[in-house]
Amino acid sequence: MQSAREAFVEYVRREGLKVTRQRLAILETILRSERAHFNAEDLVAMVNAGRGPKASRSSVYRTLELLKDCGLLRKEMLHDQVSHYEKTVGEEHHDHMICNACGCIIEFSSEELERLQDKLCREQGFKPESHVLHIRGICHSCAAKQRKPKS
Amino acid sequence: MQSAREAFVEYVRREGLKVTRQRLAILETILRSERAHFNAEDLVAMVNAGRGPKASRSSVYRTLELLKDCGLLRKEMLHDQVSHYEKTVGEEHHDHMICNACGCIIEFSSEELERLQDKLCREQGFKPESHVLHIRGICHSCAAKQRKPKS
DNA sequence: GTGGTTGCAAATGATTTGCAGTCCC
DNA sequence: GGGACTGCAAATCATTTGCAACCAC
Repeated sequence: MQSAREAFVEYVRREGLKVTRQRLAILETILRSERAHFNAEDLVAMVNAGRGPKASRSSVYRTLELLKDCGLLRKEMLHDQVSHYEKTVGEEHHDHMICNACGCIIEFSSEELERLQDKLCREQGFKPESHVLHIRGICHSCAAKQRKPKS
Repeated sequence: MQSAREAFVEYVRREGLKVTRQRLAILETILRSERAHFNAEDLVAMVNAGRGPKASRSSVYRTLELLKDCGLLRKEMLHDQVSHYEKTVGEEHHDHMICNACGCIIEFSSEELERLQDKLCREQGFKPESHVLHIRGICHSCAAKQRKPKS
């Protein structure tokens, strides 16, 4: 089991690309952060807030693409126009419930759900590679808030 | 059971808005088309290809928003930067398998899947309002094509 | 009549790209 | 040393918006 950093370095070399300060700074920022979801703008801010080497917006975008290609990040479109990225390192697959009121994201996963999806794909002769399930609605605490004001 | 057109007219009036030529032309274009999925650009082209009243790009965007709000369309983000719209008229809910090779979209639905999702939401105290499931992979015919060339 | 609508053109916001100067291997 | 990379600024693309002329009610 190699570290995410090793995996990245190996991937970059294999592609005939180079391991640069900026690329490492961006990767380390992501790994060090406890955030599982972020967008490009967030990442630019995170990288440049740290004390390590900085990186420009362009490099962040270019590196996000690399990280996605080597499987360390997953790119997702939530419902706005901005791309969101999710760390895949050290976490097994999960899906999302997204609160329409507060925007919070609840992660969940279910073996049963995965099995059912595989079955449905087989029925269609479809070979699944990845999937995204977003359930939108109202989270527990927002539902509670909505009920209270009716005093 | 009222027609989609009636539903739209009623919705527009209820909101204190107006039923204009352009709005109707856009709606009719969507209803008349056999396409279940399209994006704004497609729709602009479709409207202006017909012989009815034309509509500008801005009006199309504005009307798409209305149609989504009144429930005749669903807005979805596939994996690019463009919003996709899907007719909900006369079709029950379904999910999508999207082929990474040819881009085709297979619609499917499953009672079992819906039930399972409801169960998972209950477990999280989450009140679901809508969901999107996109399974990406390789469709049957692309898988067949990939196998052949190894003669 | 008048307030919502339209179409245009300009603005916006996220992302991409061209290019000159830099840095890895 | 040379090709890949960086940062910047300019370009692109989808979408939104300001506004004057226009139309539905």
